[in-house]
Amino acid sequence: MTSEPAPRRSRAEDSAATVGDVAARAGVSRATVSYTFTQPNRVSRELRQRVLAAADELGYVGNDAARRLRVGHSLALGLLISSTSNPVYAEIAAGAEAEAAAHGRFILVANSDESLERERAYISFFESQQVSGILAIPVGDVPAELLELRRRGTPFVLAGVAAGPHSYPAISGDNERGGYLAASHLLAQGRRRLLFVGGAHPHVDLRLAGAKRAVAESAAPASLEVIRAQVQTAKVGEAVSRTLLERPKTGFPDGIVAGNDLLALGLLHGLILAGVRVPGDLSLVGYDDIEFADFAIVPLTTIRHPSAALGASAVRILLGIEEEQDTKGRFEPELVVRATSLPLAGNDRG
Amino acid sequence: MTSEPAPRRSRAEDSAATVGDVAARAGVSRATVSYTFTQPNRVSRELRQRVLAAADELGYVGNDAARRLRVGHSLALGLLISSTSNPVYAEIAAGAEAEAAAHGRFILVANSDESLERERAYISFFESQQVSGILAIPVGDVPAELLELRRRGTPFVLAGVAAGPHSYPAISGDNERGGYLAASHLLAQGRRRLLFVGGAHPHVDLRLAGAKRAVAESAAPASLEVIRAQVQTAKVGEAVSRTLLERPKTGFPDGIVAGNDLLALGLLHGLILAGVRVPGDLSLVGYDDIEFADFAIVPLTTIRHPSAALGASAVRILLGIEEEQDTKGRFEPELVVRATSLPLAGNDRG
DNA sequence: GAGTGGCTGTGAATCGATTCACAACGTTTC
DNA sequence: GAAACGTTGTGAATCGATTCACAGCCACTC
Repeated sequence: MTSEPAPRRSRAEDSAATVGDVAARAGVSRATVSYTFTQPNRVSRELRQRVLAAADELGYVGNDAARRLRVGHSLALGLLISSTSNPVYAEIAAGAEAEAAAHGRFILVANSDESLERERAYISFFESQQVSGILAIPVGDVPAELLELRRRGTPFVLAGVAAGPHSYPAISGDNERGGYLAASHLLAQGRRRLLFVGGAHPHVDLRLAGAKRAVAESAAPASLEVIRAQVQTAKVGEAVSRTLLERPKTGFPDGIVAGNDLLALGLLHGLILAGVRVPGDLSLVGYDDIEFADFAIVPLTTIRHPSAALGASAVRILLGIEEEQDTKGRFEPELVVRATSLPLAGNDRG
Repeated sequence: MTSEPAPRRSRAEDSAATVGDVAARAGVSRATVSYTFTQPNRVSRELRQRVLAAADELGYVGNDAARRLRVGHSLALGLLISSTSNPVYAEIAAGAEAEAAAHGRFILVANSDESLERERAYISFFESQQVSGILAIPVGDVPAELLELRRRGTPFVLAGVAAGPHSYPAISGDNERGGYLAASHLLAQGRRRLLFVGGAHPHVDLRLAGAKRAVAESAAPASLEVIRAQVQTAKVGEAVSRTLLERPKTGFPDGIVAGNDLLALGLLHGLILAGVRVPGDLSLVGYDDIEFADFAIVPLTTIRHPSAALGASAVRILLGIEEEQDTKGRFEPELVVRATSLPLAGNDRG
């Protein structure tokens, strides 16, 4: 592919119409066409209508590259996700996308698939695209590139909780409270030997902190063990269940709080297959209330939080329509009781 | 005052570096910098290294708007999805994204959420972004805007099957064969009163056609009823199960093929809750093998097809690396037998 | 030593939309 | 009726990367 002769570009019908084409058709200058779209009041009603009609006839779309080159930033927002296998992220993305669409904006989704290298590449990509803001769902630390970008004028908002002592613009539900709700629920059922299984993510740490508080405040004596999972997938959940099953009966927990529903589903599957009765022998609470929680082998008790609303809110903050502090107190977590935590029911579930 | 000496734009640290900055630092012309990135062989080794070093030091990223304005198209590919709630789409998207990333390309994801209006807006957006190609997962008909775009030089590929008599570049698994596998499996188990539940999507029609063929070829007499669902979600599946339950025993099917796993999961849930034994009273086969099929209230028998590979292949076709006909015969569907179709097992499953 | 051709570097034109600065015109006010 | 002001339209400069066309250089040939 060294030399393309390229004698095309007759501009007539084949390539997209430009301001010049519209201007010619409407019998005005290119400046007028531009003002018609960017500052309609700057143009008299008559010309405005002529321009709009001409644009419509030509199917004028406008070249965002040219626009961006001039004004310095795009209409798009970037969304940085670490994985698409977790439905929660899809839900946040859907919420963000709908909100963006309502404001004539668009979302560029980048899925880094847990790879730091790809994450960096995508931030670079967002910069080259001059997105007007970035919505990031952090895996852990906020990447340095994101801070650098912000220094250059591109803001970001985290959907979730950032690691470390710094405080970045972020919105999320109250994870500590969610963890507290989950553990309290188990304690109220009479469970005493609790286990928390979760990854090393900052928001999961908060859930753990909430669970710890519930145990500490408990009137009855209760214990809380912690098992760390590298990533919070169903596969890992099954693996954890296998290590649990190797234990003697005495060391077995009677209540589990999982860092998210995927993990919970994996745990549940592994335990049930091995003959553990849930909730007979053991109660289980997940986190997120993904759609499939209700369809699980035993429908999963979990903590619900409004992911889509959260994504929408993050977009509004990026667009400057909403202030971060206004979101405080919204997005309250809520306990959804299903079958994995019913206090001792017979085997005839179903 | 027409001439401003232009003391602005100190360019020092605050805004992104441009070719000009890199050129100045490396002591070469802007053209040389550009050639270094676009046609490395055009530049001598020494200068190339100086340029790369300078670019690195300045954190040069390149302004894709300027690039696009000149060359006429972007490095990005557009992906048009109708819904994110189905994990299959997420999987196709992930496969496409990984493949794109491997070629230094990026994917712009647009989720139309089943809205034709948003779908049109997004196609317009893709045009304004000058994507170099579009990967669409059709809801039904191929939108006219997509054809118009192709006429102007932006190709598209469908991941799935297009409606209507036209033949568009498309790649998909063999849906007819998948449907055949599903129905044959039920027939082989001795099921005779089959029911197909599915939406009015062209790929689902093929699955239905396969199921019909299996019934027609069956040695034993068997019937196949069809229930149409508007959309194939779990919620709709539950609704369908409710209408089924109103029937007298005699009209009840003993085997169901669902148009996809979401629908199957909803059906399963509704039936089980009402006391129908699966697979005791009725066998059920889904389609897609989403991750949650294995975690269902009764693990779901289903048809697996390689969604991620399909997405990747679509990207390769868009990039001109692969030919459409080369994909024929790959992506073969495969029956995955789980618990919803085991021939009469006791209730002690698990 | 003039001619040929390959390699490497550069100046300048270019892509399309935006916006500054100014002109042209109409209206208001004293 | 002149000055002052507001409104509306336009020419031209601008954003940053790419690429055409050409210049300079070197090696090689006859």
